[in-house]
Parts: sequence; structure tokens; C-alpha cells
Amino acid sequence: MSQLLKISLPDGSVREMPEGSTPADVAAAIGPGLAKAAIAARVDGELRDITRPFTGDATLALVTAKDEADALELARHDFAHVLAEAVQTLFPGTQITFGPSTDDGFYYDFAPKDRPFTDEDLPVIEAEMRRIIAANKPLRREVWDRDALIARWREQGESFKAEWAAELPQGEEISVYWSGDEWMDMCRGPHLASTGRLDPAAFKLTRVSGAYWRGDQRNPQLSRIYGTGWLNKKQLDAHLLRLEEAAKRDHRKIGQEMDLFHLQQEAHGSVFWHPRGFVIYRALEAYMRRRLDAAGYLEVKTPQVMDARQWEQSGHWGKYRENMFVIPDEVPNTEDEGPVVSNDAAWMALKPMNCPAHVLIFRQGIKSYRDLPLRLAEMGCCHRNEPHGALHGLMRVRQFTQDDAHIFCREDQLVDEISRFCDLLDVVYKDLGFGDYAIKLALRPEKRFGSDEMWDWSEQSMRDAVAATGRNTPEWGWEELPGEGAFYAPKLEFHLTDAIGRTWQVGTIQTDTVLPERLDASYVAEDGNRHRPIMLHRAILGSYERFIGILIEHYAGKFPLWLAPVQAVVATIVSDADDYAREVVAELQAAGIRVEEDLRNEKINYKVREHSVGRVPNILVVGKQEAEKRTVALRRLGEQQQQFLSLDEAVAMLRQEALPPDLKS
RNA sequence: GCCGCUUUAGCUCAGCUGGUAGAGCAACCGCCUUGUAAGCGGUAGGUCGUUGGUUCGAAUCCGACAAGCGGCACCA
Repeated sequence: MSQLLKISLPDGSVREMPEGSTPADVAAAIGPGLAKAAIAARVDGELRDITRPFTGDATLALVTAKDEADALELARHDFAHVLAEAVQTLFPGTQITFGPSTDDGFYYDFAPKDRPFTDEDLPVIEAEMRRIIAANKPLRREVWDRDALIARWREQGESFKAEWAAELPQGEEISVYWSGDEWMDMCRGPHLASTGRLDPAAFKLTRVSGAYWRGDQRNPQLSRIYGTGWLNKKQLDAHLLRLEEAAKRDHRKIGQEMDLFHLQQEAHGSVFWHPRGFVIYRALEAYMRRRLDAAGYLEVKTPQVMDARQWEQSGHWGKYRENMFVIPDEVPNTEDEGPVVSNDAAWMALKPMNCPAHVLIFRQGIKSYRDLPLRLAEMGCCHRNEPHGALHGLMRVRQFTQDDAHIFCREDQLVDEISRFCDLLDVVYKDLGFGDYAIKLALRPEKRFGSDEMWDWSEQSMRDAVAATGRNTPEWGWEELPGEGAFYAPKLEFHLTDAIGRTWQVGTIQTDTVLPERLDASYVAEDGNRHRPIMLHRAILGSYERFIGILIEHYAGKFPLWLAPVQAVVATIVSDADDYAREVVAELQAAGIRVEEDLRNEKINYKVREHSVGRVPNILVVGKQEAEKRTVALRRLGEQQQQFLSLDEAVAMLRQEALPPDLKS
């Protein structure tokens, strides 16, 4: 006996539809325009296939391309399926595994039959994908019994799919999607009604890569194909343009163009800072020192190399030895080539972190509760033997310098110390041009040290401190990340958003009760007994190397004046102003400006172009007129207009502008 | 560490199926004294990442190693 279903629409109206009807039928009933535009449905809030029948009364919102987030998600998911179908058509014997949508497209992981895919395969696969789209194959949902599906996967030689299906609960109904009648994949859906709903000009396969089955290094390596996918060609082109723009900001490229630093094979993973790059480094470091001094930190410097026994005691040896640089504590025998290590050599290691050394400083002498909080800061140069595949320009290096500090405090000082840190960090980030940042709290992981009580109060202390900043709302990007904390403590993470919307985790603060225990740090409290201090590990920039890399990309090399490697160039038009130009340079130098002179026998056009390309913020052009009137023609980077100023005015102005943010009046 | 790709002049790159290398920019020299994003001419510069092999002959084909790039895994 057939019943009518009540389908409520967003405008409040209710349509009665016969049993077995679908959202597509509703769209058709409303009008042909909508029927054409509708690509999926939200049924009782859930995104569904437009062709999937209602199972009862429901609320319905039809999804069109205007619902961009949903539409993109559907399109990308479909592209992934079309990719998989194309690959299996072209490369029979390839197994399919897993293929989700991503932030800008999709990927699919395959177990190739004989060889992994290469870039050269991509155009061929793209062509096959376009053929499948052009064929406008219906995407049909079907529900299978779990065991029947496992049997089918096994029969087809799809061992990864079979393994996956076998992990779903017994008796569960599993949805699969057919593309036409030839190809199917196990998938939760939803999908568009047919492949022809995709724009064949709106996707591009971008790269191939290896990827481990289920993301685990111990599993077989699969061959992943990435693509970017959009609703139309215009969106795709805009995305490709954004990628090009991002590539122009690449700190490795700009670093070379501006002669800031280099890396080379013989010291891979360690930075050669050139004079111009190190100027940035020094300016940043000097700025941080002033901020830390003002915030009550005491700077220290600790050994680069310590005895292995020390690292054993701190726990690093056991846990991180494979990423530490270890050296024998022996004088090498210079009669032979290379260092000779005897069997009973004692071992030392380059420090991968500064914290144990700071505890050792804390332990010198007897500390009283009156000494707390004690904030020990270090521009700590650390070495970590990173996996070679992880190295990346300045962003991931083997030798780096942390803006590190450890705060030793009592439990009742904890919230205040975290709050102070948040305040300091807020000022620093804003000074450096990052007003937009988010705080996240990484909570206790499964495997951890310490009591539940410790975790309770340390997590709560962090929540309380962040609450005081007012940034503990989703609009600020606040999030709690279950399971992501360090094994000894929860941590706050600070994520910057850069000029083109990318995020970078830089700052962090974490509580630690384990290390003071291991290294036996204590203070004498008011009750006359010894107590363990709490140790806060914290960094604002993270590492100088990486942070400067982020600054380069954020500013695309066009640094604020106080960080610019060369702040001004004085360029002459013809040689009769050489003497005056030298005078201008001397005055600027005396005012503390990093200035260079350009007296070369070149056209002014050439000089202006070269220094503009070199991202010099100020070009001061002087010719006969300026020399006679003791003025300069100031041209700012990126501007056509010039300002004509007296020399004194120009010097005073640049001197003021070049002050670091904390010294500006 | 794993998968794929790459490595030629200071930089960016060309060099087809093997016959010992080429352009633009930069550098240097000369001419031009020039008013706001590339003036003109010339010279010099490379044991083609390293190392084995195939071959009469290797930048080119094959192997190993290294570094770099894109991902994966890792990131105390």
C-alpha cells in the first residue's frame, strides 16, 4: 500500500511525494531549472545522493553549485573515483585502496602491478579521466552485504579493499558505487548523479608520491596520485595562479635572489648565513633579547656537547638517541686516516635540546621558593639528525637555534606564568606582522607519564590562561586536540596565519613535571621542605632559521624596514654627484641605516630596476640638482612616485622608520 | 628512512635516437655622462653531482652512492 511522504523544503513548504521518490524527483517537480542545477541533497541535514530514495518523511535542501563547500566536496570525491577507474582501465592489475578529497582536490592510493606511477603517466591518465567524464556514466549506489563484498574483492584480487571491508562490523551493510556497469568502488558516498556532472576542464593531476598503506611505515608502500579539482576551469586557473604566487615567495628562491643564505651538500641541513641574511637574524635576535629582558627572563648559555650519561639521565638517550649526533670522547689517532674509535670509548652527544642543561643550572646551589619563578632563556643552538627526507630549506634543518626558555615555578604560579607568556607572545607576533594567530591545546596522549590529577590540573591551567587572553573561542581558531600532547605534558600551540593564508605552528608552551623529577631539581618551600618545581618549556619563534624562512615567505622578501638587509641605496645619475652621494651615504650610516652606494657607470633606469628587483625598500637618487640643493629624491619600493626631501629630513625620517617596533616612540 | 623525479657556466635553462658542450642574465674589459624597472659592443668562464660499467667513443645508455625537489613516514 503506497503512502505519500511529506518532504519539507527550506522555504517552509511541504511536498507530498510517492514512496520511493528521490530528491531528484522533488527537484523535477519544482521546475526544470532546479532539476538541472541540483547536484545533491541534504536530507535531514545529511549530504546524500540526489538519486537516493527517501526512506520516510524528511526535510530536504537541494544542493547546487552555489553551495560551494558541498559542491566541491562532491566533485573532488568524484574526481578521485574517476581517477581510480581511469587507472584501473589503463593499468589492469593495479589494486585500488583509498582515495579521499583534500583541501584543494583529491588523491588516490594504488598498489601498482609492476611499477609505481611516474609523472609521465599523468597526462595519459588525465585523458582517460576526461573520456570517463565525457561518457557521462551514471554513478549508482548499491548496498552490499559485508561478506559478499569481501568475497568479491578477493575474487578480483583487491586484497587491500578486502582487508578494509573485513574490518567493518559483521553483518554491516556497505554501500558501493557503480560507475556505469563496468567499475565499482566501496564508498560511503555521496556522489554526483553521473560523471558528466564534472567539468573535464576543472581538474589537473599534479604529482605522484609514495604513501604507506594506512599511513604506517611498517606497511607496504603504495603509489599515490594527487590532483587538484574544482567546479570549473576558472576556479582551477585561479588555484594554479595561487600556487605560482606561492612559489614566488619560496624562501629558498628568495634567499638566493637576495643573497641571504645558502645550503650545500657538505653541510646539508645546516645553514650558511650570508652577511645580508645574518643581518635579519641579528636584528630579530636583538629584538627578542630586549623583549625577554623586559619580561623578566635571564639569559644563559650552555654546553653544546654533553656526556652521554647526562642524556641517559634526562631520558633523551633512551628515547631519541637515533636522532642525536653522537661523538666519541677520545682524541682521534692522527696517524691513521679518519677518527679511530676504540671499543671502550666514552660517548658524548651534541645537544638536541636545552632543557637538561637549564635544569643543571637550576640545581646549582640551593633554590628557595623566593627564587621562583625563575625564567632561564637561551638562544640555544641545537642539533638533531633529522631523517634526510624531512629536510627542507630553512624550515627543517639539522642545526638550528631556538628562542628557548624554561620557567621554573610553583604550582600556584602556573596560570600566571602561562598568561604572561601568552601576553609576551601576542606582542611579539604583532610586532613581527602576524596579528592573525590561533591557539590550540594539545591534550593528554594515550601513552603518557604522570598521574591523571597532574594532567587534569595542567590542562585546566592552560585553559584558564588562554581564557584570560580572550582567544579561547572558535572564531580565534581555538581548538582542543585530544591525544596530541607530549608524553609528559599538555601543550599550547600557537599557529600563525601568513600573508597568503597558510598556517605555521611556531610558538609552544608545555608544562613538565617529569624532567625536574628525573634530574632531581628542587627548591626549599616556606614549610622548610624540598619540593619539585614545575618546569615550563616555551618558545615564541620556535627556531630562528625556520622563523626567518616564514618571515621571508610572509613578506615575500619585502621586509619591514627594521628587518630589511639593505635599508637604502644611494644611486647616482651621473658621476658629477659622486661626492655628494658619498656624503649622503655617510650621513645615513651615521644614523644607523644599513645603506649601500651605487656609483656605477650605469643608467639610472638600470640601477632603479636592479635595486627594486633586489627588494631594497628605499632608493635615494641623487644627481646634479640634489647635490646643489642638498636634497634627495626618495623612491619607495613598489612605488612610481618619488619624494623630494632635504637630506636632513630624509635621514631623520628613515632613522625613525628603521627603528625596531619595540623602540619606536 | 620510503616512493617518484632532478643534478650541465655564479643564476635560469637548452643540448633529439651516444661522436668530448650552447643561450640569456650576472662577472670582467671597452664605448656611452645617462633623471627613475634592463643602453651598446667585446672577453673570459664548464674534468656536464661523484663513482663504477657498456662502447672504438658517454653530458647522453646501465649500476651504485650523494645531494636537491614533490609527497609519505618522522618532527622530543
